Amino acid sequence: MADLKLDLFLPYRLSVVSNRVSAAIATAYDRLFGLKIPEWRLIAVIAEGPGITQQALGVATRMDKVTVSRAAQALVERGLVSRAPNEGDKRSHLLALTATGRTLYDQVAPKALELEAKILEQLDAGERAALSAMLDRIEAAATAVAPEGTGAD
Amino acid sequence: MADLKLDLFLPYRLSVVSNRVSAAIATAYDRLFGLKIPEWRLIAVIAEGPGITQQALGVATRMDKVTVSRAAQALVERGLVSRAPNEGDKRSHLLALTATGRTLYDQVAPKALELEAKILEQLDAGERAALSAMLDRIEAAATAVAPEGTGAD
DNA sequence: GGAAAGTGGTTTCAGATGAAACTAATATCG
DNA sequence: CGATATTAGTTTCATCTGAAACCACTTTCC
Repeated sequence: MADLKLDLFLPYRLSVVSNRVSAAIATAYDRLFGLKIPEWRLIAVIAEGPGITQQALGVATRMDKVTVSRAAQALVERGLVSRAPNEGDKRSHLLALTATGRTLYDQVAPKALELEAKILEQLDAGERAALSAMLDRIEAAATAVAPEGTGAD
Repeated sequence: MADLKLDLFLPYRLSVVSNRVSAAIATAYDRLFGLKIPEWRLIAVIAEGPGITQQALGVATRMDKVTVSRAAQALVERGLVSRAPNEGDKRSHLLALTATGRTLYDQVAPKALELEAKILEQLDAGERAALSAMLDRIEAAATAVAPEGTGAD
């Protein structure tokens, strides 16, 4: 009989920790701004470079196109994001933050960084760099082992 | 306007990586053994200490009691787990692996460790220890920031 | 040109998840 | 004892996700 303590099993630990972090953040965003994680992710990317298509947003956020579609609709309905016709390819639109959206972003971003800081303050600079590098390698290994798997939060 | 690159945002990175790993493992278990993650987690814990209640399983796996209930039912129906009456508290039962369940576990566990190894081989011993310690601290910080948040995979 | 294949997005459908309501059995306390 | 509060598990319901089907526009290639 093989030996396997769940508590020591990396994939399990990773999942538990990630879910805890996501839950904490999701709760905060929803309560403070009425935003779900996919929505807030779109806002973050659109803020960086306005005039972006949903397909590009999907790549940037690693979210499914269905998720992107729904989040984009919600943001447009709320008046946070606008869709401009994309001359040159009429299948898609170019998304950008409205003035309202920009205002919201200017509130959300600091809050996001603040939450992240509360977590990162547990680690010193060297650890942060090491963690980041390890996550990259782990992701690569996981992607190699099996196919895709976008994700929730 | 605040500065926030999604790619550098730790909660995002963590979520993406965790989801990739979970997806890889979930696919493998399902394909090889017809097990879902919650089911396999229960098996792993029951194998360690037979005669355990669902409530204890929930604590050990950090899964919701609903998730535990459904996974347990599936395992019992498949004949991998048995429920013995719990004298002393008739609300619960004591779960244990059946012979079939034990046999399956003896196949699954090595496979699980093998998958984990493929990921961990990216890291040396020191890094593994550091990662584990960091995950503990991150989890604690996240739990402190906000309430709960069990999780998927 | 125009048929066939491909791509951006939306809708539909099925599975997973957890909060809340509910049932059965215990524990607590007057 | 007997009423009340708790706890183990199950069921219900509302939500989230993504695979697959579908629509509209583009690109390819004859």
